[in-house]
Amino acid sequence: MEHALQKDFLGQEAQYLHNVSIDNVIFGYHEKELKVLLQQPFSKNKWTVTGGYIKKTESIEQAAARIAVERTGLRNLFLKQFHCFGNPERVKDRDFDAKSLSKATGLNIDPDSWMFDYFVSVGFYTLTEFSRVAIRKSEFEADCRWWPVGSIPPMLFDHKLIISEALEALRLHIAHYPIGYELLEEKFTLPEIHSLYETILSKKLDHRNFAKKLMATGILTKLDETRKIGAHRSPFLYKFNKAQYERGLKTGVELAF
Amino acid sequence: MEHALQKDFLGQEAQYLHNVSIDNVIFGYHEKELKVLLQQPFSKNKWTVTGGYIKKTESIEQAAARIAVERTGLRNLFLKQFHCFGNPERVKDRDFDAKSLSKATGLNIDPDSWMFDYFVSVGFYTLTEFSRVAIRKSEFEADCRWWPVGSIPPMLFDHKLIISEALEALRLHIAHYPIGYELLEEKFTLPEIHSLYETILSKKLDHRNFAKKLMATGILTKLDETRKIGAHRSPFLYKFNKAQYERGLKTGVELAF
DNA sequence: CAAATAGTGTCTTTTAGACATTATTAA
DNA sequence: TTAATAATGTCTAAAAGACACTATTTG
Repeated sequence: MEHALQKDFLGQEAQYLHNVSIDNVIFGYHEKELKVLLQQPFSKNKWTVTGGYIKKTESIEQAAARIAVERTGLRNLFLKQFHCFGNPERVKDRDFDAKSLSKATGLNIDPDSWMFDYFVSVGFYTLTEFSRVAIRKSEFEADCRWWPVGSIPPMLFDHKLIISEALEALRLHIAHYPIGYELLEEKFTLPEIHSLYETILSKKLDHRNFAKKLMATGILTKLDETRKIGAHRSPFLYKFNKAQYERGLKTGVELAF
Repeated sequence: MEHALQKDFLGQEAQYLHNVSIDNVIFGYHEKELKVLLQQPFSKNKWTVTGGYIKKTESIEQAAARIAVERTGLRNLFLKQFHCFGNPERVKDRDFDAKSLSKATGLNIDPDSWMFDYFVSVGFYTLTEFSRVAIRKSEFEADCRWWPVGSIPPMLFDHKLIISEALEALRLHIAHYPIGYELLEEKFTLPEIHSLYETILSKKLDHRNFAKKLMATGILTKLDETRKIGAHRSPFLYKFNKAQYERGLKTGVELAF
């Protein structure tokens, strides 16, 4: 998050680590769409993923969680570290220089500012049901909103790469670990979780084989209730068997689709 | 590498990034044993993995490669980033304080030195055939040598955790990508590569099924030569089909054992 | 010719994948 | 009664895994 002129950082560099930052790719799922939360630095025409700096008193995981709370208001999000980005060129961008930043913010920004240093960024991704999120735009941003992963706007620095690596990591993760706890209601139907997997993997999955495999893992419990949908038949509701789910997160669950 | 008092760092902090370091777990394979290269900071009774700092002009991958060359003399090692470690407690250690460091090095080390800062460390691992390695001990180390992964000595900071996570990452990696190019001679026998896999995975593999699976990937080419071993039958030699091997590294090769 | 190791093939079980029909409900 | 969707089972092909014997070489 080498771009943001966050109020809580300016003038308070001392409490943060230097040369290291967090970039947190926040994925939101809603109605069969996978989106990513992006922010637009003040008066810029490029976008960035959400990010921030690490306080000297917190771990990188805590920093990532704090940043996610600051942006979305959601606590206890599933956070996964996926890659570390570090090379001197990554924060160089035609649309990021002292002159235009000074103009945009009204602050007098030194070309030798820490902001133009080379930052090693630890990439995390987060999953959430995006309708739960109350977006909190900081005053130093022009905008903050969800973008479909299939149509990402022009990105600052290497943030396009960060998103695509996050997505790749997520798709790899989904093949080895259970997913969905953060993305679905407490109770959900088989067609709902089926759509979730299809959306994230961006491919069609045979619904019969999908149900068979998923049920075989033991992470789902079928309930006696059905969902009353407007038309036609009411599908059964399921919920996650939390104990099995947690075990799956630890030991892995093979779900190659 | 938050511990080493390397000559090329002291007094030259300006050319390095702050608060970020590289820890490079160097695995060596030789005669059915997997070892890890550890160094012992000057007059300490604890060990560390090899590590170092990142120059402002280089990427983290370049830094990791440079550090590996400095330690082993080997260029073009296979380097894999596997995890990032960052929390304020990780570099606190009873055996690491200004007083004992000053005494050990003969330098006057300030308790407020950068050395005691919280460093976020990017973990890499490296593979090599350890008999090729010319260990280069720096003058600030008491010792530098290979340790079997099964019996690691007392480690400084969180380096025991770093090694075990590196090993876990390696074992995960081996199930999805070809391995061995850096660990075997150019020409090798089936029993040799079989032992390599058994050693890394730390379990017995049926040799018939192993050969079947490995040959099915197409990464091996059988040669017309045999190895003349002292007694009994001479096994055929194989080499890697580099093109297939490289493709396997990119696209993945399923080798679940 | 005996001992040690290399090399290979078959059978069984399990898993993955393709595929079609029936049941339910609301309009 | 029709249209829309949910639910379920079978068959086939492929892959994984268990397992045993023969061939070669050297002393």
